[in-house]
Amino acid sequence: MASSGKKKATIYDLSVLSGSSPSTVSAVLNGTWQKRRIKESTAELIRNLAETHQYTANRQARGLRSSRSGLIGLLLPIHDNRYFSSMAQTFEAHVRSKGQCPIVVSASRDPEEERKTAETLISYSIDELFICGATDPDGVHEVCEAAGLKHINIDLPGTRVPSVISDNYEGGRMLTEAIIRRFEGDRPLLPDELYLFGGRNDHASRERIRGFRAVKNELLGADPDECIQPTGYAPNNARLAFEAFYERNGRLPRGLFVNSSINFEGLLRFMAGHPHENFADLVVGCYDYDPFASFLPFPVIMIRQDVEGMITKAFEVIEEARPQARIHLIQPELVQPRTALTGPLDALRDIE
Amino acid sequence: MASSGKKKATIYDLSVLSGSSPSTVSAVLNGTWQKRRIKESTAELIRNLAETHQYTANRQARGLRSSRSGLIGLLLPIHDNRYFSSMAQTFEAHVRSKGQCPIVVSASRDPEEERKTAETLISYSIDELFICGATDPDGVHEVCEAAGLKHINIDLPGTRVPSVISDNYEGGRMLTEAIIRRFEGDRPLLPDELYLFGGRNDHASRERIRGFRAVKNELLGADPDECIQPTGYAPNNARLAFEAFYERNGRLPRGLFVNSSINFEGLLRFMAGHPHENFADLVVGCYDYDPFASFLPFPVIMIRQDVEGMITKAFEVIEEARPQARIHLIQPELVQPRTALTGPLDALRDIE
DNA sequence: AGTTCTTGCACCATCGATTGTGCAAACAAG
DNA sequence: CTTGTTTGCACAATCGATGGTGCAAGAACT
Repeated sequence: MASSGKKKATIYDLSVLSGSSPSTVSAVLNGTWQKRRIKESTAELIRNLAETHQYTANRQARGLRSSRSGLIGLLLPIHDNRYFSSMAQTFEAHVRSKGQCPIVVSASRDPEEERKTAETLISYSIDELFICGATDPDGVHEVCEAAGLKHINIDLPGTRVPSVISDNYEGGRMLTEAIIRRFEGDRPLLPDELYLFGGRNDHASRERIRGFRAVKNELLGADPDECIQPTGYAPNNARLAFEAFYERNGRLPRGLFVNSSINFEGLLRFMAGHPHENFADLVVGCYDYDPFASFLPFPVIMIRQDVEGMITKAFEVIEEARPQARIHLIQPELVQPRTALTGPLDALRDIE
Repeated sequence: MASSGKKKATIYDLSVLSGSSPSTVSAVLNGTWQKRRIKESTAELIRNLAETHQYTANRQARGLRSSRSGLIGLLLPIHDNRYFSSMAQTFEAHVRSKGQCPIVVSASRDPEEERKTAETLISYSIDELFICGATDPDGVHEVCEAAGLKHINIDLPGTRVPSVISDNYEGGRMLTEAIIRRFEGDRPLLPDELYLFGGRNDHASRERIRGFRAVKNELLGADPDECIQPTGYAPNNARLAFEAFYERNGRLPRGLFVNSSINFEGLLRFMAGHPHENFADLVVGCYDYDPFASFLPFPVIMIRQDVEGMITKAFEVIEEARPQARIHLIQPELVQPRTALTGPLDALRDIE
């Protein structure tokens, strides 16, 4: 408790202590000293002083001067979800490995909030912005463009800058087919026994629905419109949709394509409200992977999106000199029921 | 991406455009203009100019001058977990409502990384730091103290500043008791049939273990040492521990107290490796809540920590003039199997 | 010895906003 | 008409780091 009011040391403090000028101190400590022909012994002296006085550069000052901050932003819809939080986890690791500082912020899928959040990040002079799952990527683009900020879309595409997204059509196909196959041999699934719940009118949902319908047509020979129920993403809206279906039909569809793990939570809520149903004949396909969901009492087939692949690709593309505003598709992976996959956490060592 | 060359407007630009001095522009735009007796019409003019030129203040410059940044940091162990990501979600909402900018960073439970991350955040002149689940809170404290930065511990306590944590002893007791009661009427549980897996030598684990042992003694009359298996937090280490137990005993214990949802993932991995076991007689208590885990095929009793309560309390305490370095306990909640609770996401409106 | 390099650093403007201080002009009071 | 008082704003220093430029002292060379 020695140094309560102690201010952080600056290059000026070290300048006085070392007898050199502030610019010399600065050069030594930011690595440009050789270019400035500072003597090794001078550098050594200053480095030692910096060490003993626990000097760290004030990044606001540095950022102000150089108009770069060392911050790289990730704009998420929400944190509280395995898909997006693993996005955050993976993003962090990449940014750290570049020696920069990640800053992860969520904007609740609200276009207005997305733009305002981007504005805020820009006012901190972030160096790059990764726009993940934005409801209005092009709106955010405008803001970034006006500030001359490099940016890229992930998960949901925009039209003005490159986008790295899951191949949702292919994923939708894989998942739909896996659900249907699950009933083979058994009493085969009929077209009106396979429903899709959740999602809204965004690119990802549209593509998944397209895949869903295509496969239904190919394998079941029909694809009734009423089997598509885009309830939005809120768990409770999904719950209400299940509730309504149950009310009308006295049961759930045998095959369920659930658009996201968030919507899946709506299914859980529905189930909690019907404790005596055992949902024996149910097969769920969920477009998102969650290890616990994979072990539920009914077969749950899941799609794991390749978060690592998307982030890696996004970093590649954003570094390009003049990136095209095209869409890069990353293949997702089908996960059979009762599968426990490893994730970004497994890269961490566990300290005992 | 696009650096269209357009620079952001500064107070100097607006100063020229409005014919006022930069300081006047600054005062108008940061709200101190009345104190400076700026004419309403002047203010109006400048406000309009700011609007049409999309002015936003450069926060690095402001922060440099005022040595405050408007950033409030949250240091997490990891993102990729429902407990911590809901911490991030809740934290964000609180910070936003104070008109500041949240910055959430993870440090992988590594004491060295925790300190370095804190250093980095400090170099951006963050205004406050919430240290959540840190392996070495007092180490981070040193760093903050040296920089004169307000900070507080959450989830895992330190000794130098206030800490807001779950009542892990009580939670451990509740969970243990609930597991034991689950077997009542049935063939009652024996002391060596109830094991605790996961966690390590941190305050939370110790308290939970203390509660676990106390209740076992009270209700089962004994509390053998070998029933405590602190495997650390890594899922794979937990898996290995389950594997080893299974190897020795040909089955799992009937009652399992799993220290965290991360450790629970280790149990899933074990189960994935033993597809023919049905684990009929198993009751799991997990110290963490996850909606999907709650609906697994065997009874899963969970503890939900009161994240909202902890964050709220932490904000209260950190605002205090001279906060005592004491521990504030927040009561967690027992969640019966097959329960779908709402979370921070439900506060968001869903846009269609 | 005089000239030209090279070495090693100091000086100073600059990034954009904040804030204490000063000072004219307008106005009021005597 | 003189002396205060208030109004409305401009000036300039400052936060800490960066990087272009300049310049003295020593080395090298003729």
